[in-house]
Amino acid sequence: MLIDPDKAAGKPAPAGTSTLDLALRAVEYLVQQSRASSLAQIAEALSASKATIYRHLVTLQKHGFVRQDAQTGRYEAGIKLMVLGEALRQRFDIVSAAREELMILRDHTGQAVTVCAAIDAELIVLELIQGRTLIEFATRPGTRLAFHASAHGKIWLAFGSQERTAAIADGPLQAWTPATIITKEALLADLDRVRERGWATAPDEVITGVNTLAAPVFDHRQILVGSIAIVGATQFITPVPDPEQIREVVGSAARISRGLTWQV
Amino acid sequence: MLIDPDKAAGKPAPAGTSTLDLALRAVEYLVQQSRASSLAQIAEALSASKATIYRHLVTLQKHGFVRQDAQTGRYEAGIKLMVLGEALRQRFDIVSAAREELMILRDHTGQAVTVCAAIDAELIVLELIQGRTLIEFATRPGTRLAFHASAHGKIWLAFGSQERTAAIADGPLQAWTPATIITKEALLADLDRVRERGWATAPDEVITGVNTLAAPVFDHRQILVGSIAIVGATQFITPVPDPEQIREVVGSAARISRGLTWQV
DNA sequence: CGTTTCATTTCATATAATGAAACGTCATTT
DNA sequence: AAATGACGTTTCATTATATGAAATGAAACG
Repeated sequence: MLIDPDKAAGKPAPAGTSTLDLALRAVEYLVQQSRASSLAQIAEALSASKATIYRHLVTLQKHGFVRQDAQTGRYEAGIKLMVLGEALRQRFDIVSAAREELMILRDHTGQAVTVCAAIDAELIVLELIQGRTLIEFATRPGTRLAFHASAHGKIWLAFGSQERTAAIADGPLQAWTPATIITKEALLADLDRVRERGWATAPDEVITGVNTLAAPVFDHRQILVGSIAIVGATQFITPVPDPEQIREVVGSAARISRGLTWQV
Repeated sequence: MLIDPDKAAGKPAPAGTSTLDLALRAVEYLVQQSRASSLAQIAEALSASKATIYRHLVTLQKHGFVRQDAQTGRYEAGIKLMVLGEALRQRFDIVSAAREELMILRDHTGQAVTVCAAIDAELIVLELIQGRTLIEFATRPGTRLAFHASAHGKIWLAFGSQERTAAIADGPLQAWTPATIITKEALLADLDRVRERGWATAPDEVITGVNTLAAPVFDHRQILVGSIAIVGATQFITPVPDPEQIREVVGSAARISRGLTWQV
């Protein structure tokens, strides 16, 4: 009997399905492309045969994950992904529970307001209430943020699960700007300050000239379920923010937390 | 030899891959659920064996389309769908080309502004600039609209492909409110008015008390590529809108069209 | 401490995915 | 107008690989 080359090389057995794996890679490939791709192109990129990819695309198209241009016959990502993404976003309790309060926060501060939640190892923007400025600094729903280089992230590291904080602090910390915190010591020291104060900032740490002021939202069990923040030019949200701004953000977060206590 | 029941029934051969089909149905099932589902639940809903679904979930999870709750072991939709949805949205030229102009439109009218595009048989919201009101009527990016019962939709029926218009007009027209247009004759007559005027409204047709005023955006070939609209309470956008509002919306659409002429 | 409930793994079987090559269609070229 | 090339689509024999029943292991429950 021959020795399985995969097992011999120490690789664990696949355990999943390779057919599905290939199809999912096709979807991801199409989303990355900025224009529609030809069948041959996709097949070559994934090193699979045209026939195989073709059949997968037919099924993906049937479900709306992929669409084919009627004119050129080329393939591109389907809008089902957008629809499913929005459906998923709506499932987060905090989104509906917080909207009214966030509108008020936007009106009081004039700045854009964002809501984030961490799922496993990802920190994702769930909601954006646009500010009054013409230029938009804030990140849109569906965007992923870095834990160590965003005010939202620091809230989750300071008040979220310790395992996550330990994992992030130990891992490599990428520098987005010269101001990004990249050493474990500096990060942990900053988190201590965040815990003390109850709010976090990240001046110039993700984009130079932009600052964010974030505060935690807890549920009835005092478990962190979301973070809210105002986002704007450093000119409006200074590195040491106006006490009034801090009062507004922390106050809104506390009121949303209280709102989450009711609906269990 | 037995006769294949599918072929005997006149059904065309599958042509696609049934494995992938099952996996995609699993994703859609999980998105629909409001809570995390157990493996057995999913398997039963899709009438497949637990083992099969399990392997698919493993692969889907590897790609982030699905996530497993560490505590309960149950499965739910993964945030990859949100991330892919946002990536897809950004691909539409009109989104980046129009933002600044839309901000100005919002400031001039005080109402929420939305952008839509039709892809095949679907009309989808691409962008939302929130108005100044606390209560939000406008639809979010990723939402699908009805062609016959929305101002955006009427723009696409009036200025888009004739095939689509014919197909929609012939099909059944669902009534969302008592004011929704549900007869072919009334719809076609309304579209004539839209073509004449260059703008469309849909007072009380999708939600009672809400009105939308939409205008078309064309590219350098005079092909419809998007529609923009202001959305608000009927109190602010009356069934026969203020001439000033019409001027603003139609003017913004024209300027965005001109902007799309440059970048070819 | 037994019982239930669940996710996960095993394994033999045959279903269903696979790739090479042929086909049909359209657009461009000579 | 015929020839070429590019591309999506279909065919078909082969076997890789997805499949389901049942076993396993691990929690949660009473």
